[in-house]
Amino acid sequence: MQKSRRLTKTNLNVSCKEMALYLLGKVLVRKLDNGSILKGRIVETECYLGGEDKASHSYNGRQTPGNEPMYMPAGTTYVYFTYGMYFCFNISSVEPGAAVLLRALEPIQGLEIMKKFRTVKKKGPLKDTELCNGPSKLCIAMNVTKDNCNKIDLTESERLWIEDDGGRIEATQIVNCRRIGIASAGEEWAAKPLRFYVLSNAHVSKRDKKAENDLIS
DNA sequence: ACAGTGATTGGCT
DNA sequence: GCCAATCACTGTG
Repeated sequence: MQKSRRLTKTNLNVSCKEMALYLLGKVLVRKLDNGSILKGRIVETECYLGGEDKASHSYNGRQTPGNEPMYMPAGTTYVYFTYGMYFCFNISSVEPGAAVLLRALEPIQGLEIMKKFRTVKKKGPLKDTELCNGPSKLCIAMNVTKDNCNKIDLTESERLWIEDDGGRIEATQIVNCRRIGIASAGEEWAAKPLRFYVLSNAHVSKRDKKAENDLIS
């Protein structure tokens, strides 16, 4: 097992699709204020291209105070608030206005702390596969909010970064399919294959069986 | 397994 | 005033 290496500006200075693929298998690391370390392997990503992409917050070149990090240098974090109670975590890519949404992690370290953050009412302790299997769930589990993790340079921050621990995902194990939760953007853009996830990984938010069958056959 | 629904509020038009 | 890159819960099969 090789030593983990923190990703650099050069590693992250790539296009949106390249980044979405490159990030699969890499490890998101969160250092809490009390020094605790949380780690999760990235197993699901989505591209938001800006420009023509109707599902993107930066569609048609739109710029607002809220989506400013989408136009910042590649490797800058973009955390936004949605549905009145949740956050989603993105990383800007090299094209102005484009970013990659992290949709699911496979928890590696700090699982007990994640479980405390992710405590819900009725159910008892959550299974490991339920901790980070969704874009807002992973934010809750890793204590990522707009207040503490937005507009961060992932190559310089002391509280949030990405590591390469040698884990590799074979290209034949990557499912490429439509994105989630963007029906209102219209079928044309909702149907585009801009989501990527690791085949047969139990920590993915939602599987696309048709895309999996196409990949396997 | 999968479909339907209520929760809840900041940000944008 | 509208509505969202979601989640947890409930009901049905």
